[in-house]
Amino acid sequence: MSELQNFFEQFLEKTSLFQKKEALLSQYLPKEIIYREEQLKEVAQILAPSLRQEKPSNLFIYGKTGTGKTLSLRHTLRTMAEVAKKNNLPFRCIYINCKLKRVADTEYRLLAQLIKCYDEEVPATGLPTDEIYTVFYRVLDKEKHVLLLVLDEIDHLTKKIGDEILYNLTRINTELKHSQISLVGISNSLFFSEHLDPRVKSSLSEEELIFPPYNALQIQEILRRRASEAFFPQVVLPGVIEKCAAYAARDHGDVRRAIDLLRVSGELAERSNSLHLEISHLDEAERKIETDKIISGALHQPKQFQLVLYALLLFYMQKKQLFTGEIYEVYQKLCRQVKYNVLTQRRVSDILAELDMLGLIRAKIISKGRYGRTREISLSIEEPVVVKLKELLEKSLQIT
DNA sequence: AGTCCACAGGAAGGGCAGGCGA
DNA sequence: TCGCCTGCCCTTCCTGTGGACT
Repeated sequence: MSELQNFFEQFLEKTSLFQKKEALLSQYLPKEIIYREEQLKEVAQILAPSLRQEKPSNLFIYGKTGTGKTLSLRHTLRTMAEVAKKNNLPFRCIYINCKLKRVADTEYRLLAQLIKCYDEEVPATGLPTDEIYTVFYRVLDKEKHVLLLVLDEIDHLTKKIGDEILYNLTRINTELKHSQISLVGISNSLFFSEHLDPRVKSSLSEEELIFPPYNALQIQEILRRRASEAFFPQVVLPGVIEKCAAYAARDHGDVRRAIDLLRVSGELAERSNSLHLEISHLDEAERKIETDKIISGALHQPKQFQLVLYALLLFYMQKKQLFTGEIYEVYQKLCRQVKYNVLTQRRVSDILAELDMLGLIRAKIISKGRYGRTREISLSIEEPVVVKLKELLEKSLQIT
């Protein structure tokens, strides 16, 4: 038997710690949603008219990541769809996550995606935008109904392409003869609507709802329920749930992360042939998640981003606080050395801003008085990860 | 009080790839 | 095939600016 065969045979013989791993995946929709009763009720009240073919108010939902916004909304929509089906009512809702790259991150793509939900094909690129709108109107108006359009992570959308699309979408009802459309925006940022065009702001936030973070006890209970679904009984040792909740509470009550953490811990425990999920697995998972996030985040960037980041890492070995100009110089040398195009400082400045957004670096705009205004940049990566990342970037950029 | 640095970041537009209909 | 449209990446040109220095 080959070594690999052996491995798989052994793998099959091992007992799994998980009885239902899906319960720890982010797209899992539990039967019951706890600690959000009030919000669920409000959402239901606001959206209910759509079942009677009346247009509900546009709704805006705020709340930090992992506070149950998406879950609550998906739960509500699912229930509404069930009721609609039972009573044979025309009910449409489209859920779009604006953060998904190459799906809904431009005006064109978003509309194309919407049209696709109505089973019509539209080229991925090539048509003028106003034509896309015309197609969208036509498709919407084909049969009388109310569309609930949920735009999750809407702040990403407007950050990237501005609020014109939202303006158009809120005004769309005057263009339609039969159908109507209601928007539900979900944002992680509480200050999102402040940057919006006032007209958009007022029509989008006809109703507003805030999802507060869960507290540590609530997180514990949520985790306990998920864990009892996901793992076999007695697998999770006492103290693990509590510590996991504590990690999450420290990160502003983000339950999604806590659930991820639990899943990764379980995987690590299983891999190390342990019969239980111990606190040590949790700590290991915490480190692993952080490292993986940073490294895959960096390696999925275009080469030029990697070059800038690598230049930063090089410099960082000697100095902890860097300025744009300094990094640009190192970057130029690096480009010439490995024979890449040298981008302008203007572009590199944008790249640095984007790396900041990705959380790989921290950039603060400061003034050095006589010596100008610049970004003060530091890495937000831990030392051991820096070394690993540097190696991987060298491989990716073929730096010797 | 005024100057002036070293950038930030807005605006416009070029060039490219992917895709359309004619 | 061509002309035209899009998004994307990038350049060029530009205006704006906080605060140390004079």
